Amino acid sequence: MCLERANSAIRATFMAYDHKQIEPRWQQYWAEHETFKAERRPGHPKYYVLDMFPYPSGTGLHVGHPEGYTATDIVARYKRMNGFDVLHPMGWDAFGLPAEQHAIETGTPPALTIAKNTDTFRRQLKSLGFAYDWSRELNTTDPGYFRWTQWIFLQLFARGLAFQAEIPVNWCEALGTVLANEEVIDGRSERGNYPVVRTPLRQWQLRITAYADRLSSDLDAVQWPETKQKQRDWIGRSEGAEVDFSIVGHTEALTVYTTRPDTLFGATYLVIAPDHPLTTRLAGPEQRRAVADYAQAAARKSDMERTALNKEKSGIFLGAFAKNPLTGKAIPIYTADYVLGAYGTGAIMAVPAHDERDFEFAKKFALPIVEVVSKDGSLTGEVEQVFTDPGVAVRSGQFDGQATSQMKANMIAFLEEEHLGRRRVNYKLRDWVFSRQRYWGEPIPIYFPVRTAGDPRRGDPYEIDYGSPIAVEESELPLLLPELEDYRPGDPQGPLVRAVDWRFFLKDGSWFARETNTMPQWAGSCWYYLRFLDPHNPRELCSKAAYDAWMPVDLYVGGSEHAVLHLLYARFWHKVLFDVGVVTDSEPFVKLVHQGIILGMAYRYYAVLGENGQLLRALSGDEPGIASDADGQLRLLATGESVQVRWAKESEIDAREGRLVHRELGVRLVGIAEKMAKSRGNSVSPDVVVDEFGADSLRLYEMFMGPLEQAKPWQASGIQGVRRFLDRTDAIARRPLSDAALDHETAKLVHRTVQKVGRDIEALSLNTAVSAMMILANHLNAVERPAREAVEKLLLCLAPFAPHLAEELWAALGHSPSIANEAWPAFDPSLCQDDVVEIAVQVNGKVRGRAALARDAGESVARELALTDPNVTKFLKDKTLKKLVYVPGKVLNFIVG
RNA sequence: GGCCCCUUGGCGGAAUGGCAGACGCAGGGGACUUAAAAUCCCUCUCCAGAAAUGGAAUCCCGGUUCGAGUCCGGGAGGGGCCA
Repeated sequence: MCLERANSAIRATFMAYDHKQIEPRWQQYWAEHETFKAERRPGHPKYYVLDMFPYPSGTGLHVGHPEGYTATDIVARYKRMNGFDVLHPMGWDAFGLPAEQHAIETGTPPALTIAKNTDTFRRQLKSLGFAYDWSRELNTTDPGYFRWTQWIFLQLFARGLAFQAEIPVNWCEALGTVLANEEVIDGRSERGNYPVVRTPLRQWQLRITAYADRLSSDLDAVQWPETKQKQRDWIGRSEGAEVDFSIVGHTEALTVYTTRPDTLFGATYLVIAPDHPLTTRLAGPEQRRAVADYAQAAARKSDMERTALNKEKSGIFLGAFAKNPLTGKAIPIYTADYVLGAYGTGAIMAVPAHDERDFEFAKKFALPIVEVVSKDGSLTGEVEQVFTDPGVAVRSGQFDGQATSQMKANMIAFLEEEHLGRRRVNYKLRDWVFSRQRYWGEPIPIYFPVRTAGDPRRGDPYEIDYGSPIAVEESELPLLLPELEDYRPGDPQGPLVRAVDWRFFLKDGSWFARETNTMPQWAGSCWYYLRFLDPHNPRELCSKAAYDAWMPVDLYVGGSEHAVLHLLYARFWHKVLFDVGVVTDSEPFVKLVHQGIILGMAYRYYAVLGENGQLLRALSGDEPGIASDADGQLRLLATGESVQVRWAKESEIDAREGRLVHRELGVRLVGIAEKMAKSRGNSVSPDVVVDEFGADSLRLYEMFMGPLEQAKPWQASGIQGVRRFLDRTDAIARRPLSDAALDHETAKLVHRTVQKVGRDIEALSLNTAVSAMMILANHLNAVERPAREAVEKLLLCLAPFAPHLAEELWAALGHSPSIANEAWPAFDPSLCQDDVVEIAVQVNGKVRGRAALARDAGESVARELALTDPNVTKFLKDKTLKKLVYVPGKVLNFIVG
């Protein structure tokens, strides 16, 4: 094990208990006794608490992983103690690019890389003492698992929800591979900086749009944070109308989609997408050439480049005209790339007075701008500004004077009556491009007829009929990946084309070719929560009994980077499986929480560099007058010297008089929280923390740092504090204890702590739960012989947070293990409320004194007591009482004038 | 550009519309110790004051309210998602 101590500002300190001895011992105990095996017992409620399973990367766990995992672990252990049967599983999302990239570079088969990485991840997770049922561990790359991923694909295919289409992709000739959008920067590959072209390629797509409505409306039923809104925005449901425009000199009509049918009177031109099937046909003879060129250029751009609002609008007049069905006027038809072929009908009516993009376009091409909606019904002559808000219809014939929302409905009714258009709901959501031209993914269980005179495996000529896809028989699943000698890309159909013996096969005397595209990484994670229910079932993806026993997922915790795609795809598959009859809930995840990312602290100062780059002197991290010049070089403005940003290691930091100072250079440091990165020297490995402070300390610190959902900076010094708390708890439990009844003060504190910790766990306010336990420990520590009952209740509260130490001390107090099986302690609500409370006495809203009185004391009692306080009467002197506000148990406020 | 979120001591953070700063870190002082570590005690928003106490203070401006960190409106800065 490599135990770097780069971050050891953490000075080796005395610790009361030996975590290296007790933690592995209890982990072994739990494993041997199958303490956390998930089993359903009749008459017990169930709780399914799920973590987003990780991709087992080569770099191992970072401190961000255990944050969410610890939170769910605490909930799992707490629910168990409250009598729930808990399902808390873990597995590996192990298909994906990094292992394939590693294979390309080194020739190591991805399966070997993944096996090694999962061993590391498993060891690390076990070292943190998580209460997973390891017997349910799964791996998306196991044939026993992806067999069912493929089975689900066949269900999609059978229902017409999986289909092929030619879609433009980012093809990089030099790399010989298709790239994802984020791998392309300004038309060149991120890796290597090679040119990338958009080229159409046969792809599998999943018809997620068929579920758009349900995906949108079923969000009402789930307890999710803002993620709900993000998904709604992504689905982008809009209500509007299709309007048919007749084209001058053509028999066919051009149908546009608009969300503002009320502005139809103001439509002064049409815009059709360059990739619309009618575009080239409508183009006049003189324009045809330019239009074709324009369409080709547009095809090379991504949707984002095309529609970005701040870019200069481009477009070409087709030489054709349509008729505005209301005004009867001939209006020009343009093609422009800001209209997308895939959205709506691929054509829009442009209303420049009331749409920003149309406005910009109209200005550029000097097209008429006609105001048809105004704020108050008054007319504006020259339209100088777009008006996109709802208003009142003007210049709209019989509709004049109608409010926008009313007019929309009336206009749609009118269009339908006159057969000029119809009501239409539209979605931004696109169908899901589901194939990848990669090796390390689930093979798509489809094959195609091959026409050949010889044997395509020997290189004889052949032709594949991609138009006739055939599903692999269920009985032939799983369809395994072949082993390759060379994982390098090169063919647009993916590296699997090289596995000719795998790809081509004879059946009933005819040749067939397997699909060489594979599934994207999302596939395996779309349904893993179902396989956890019944991970070893060879006959079904999960049994009905297992489903009914555990589903739905009660709590799902993971990063917000998956707020849209993973969660939307998983919900889509779940709904398909609902229709297939495999699942019986419309939504899989009842409650969702995103943990915030953990930031690394970096401490900035500046270095003034000499000509040869040597350090002349250091400046403090908040030095004024530093700015970057035209070349991006930082300079000290006063002298013009070049300056470099430097980051201090934690070991170089000294705190003097509350200021952070560089130990050797003496300059002030400015702490900045940023995403962890090697170059900043601010990343932290959990292994180092576990080694030095123990898993319990790491778990506790991650929870204590702050609210679960918030981004938080990692500060190594903070671990010291939680470790001290654990040491103190250890010391208390090992002192001679008293068996006497609790004194009143201690009883109150114990019961309140139990109440608060339980409540806080339910609300996932784990930081305040830890502080409540600290308060109790501090109280017990101040007593010479703490009461056994109090100490035991503290340990029971602590058990979900710091399970190893809690087990150890529970055993030391003479109990038999495991504390994980003990019941959560009860509390007496009457002890959780004070009979006598101290309220604030205010004069005109300012606190001038305090008064101790019964919680339910009447106003007159409170008033009388308050008036015995000289500091209160001082402020009442010579004033007349105008009003008295009394909130029992809280405040008494004299309003005087 | 749109939508959403955030902004509280030197730092992480706490506060059902009711005594702002719980708990912890760091700092300062002390006890113990030959010394140090560890531990324990005290202190710790700013200003005035010996103290009692007073004044100011939860990014800024305004509003609602007896009372606003909390609710509403506007603005600034930071972050996320989408374009």
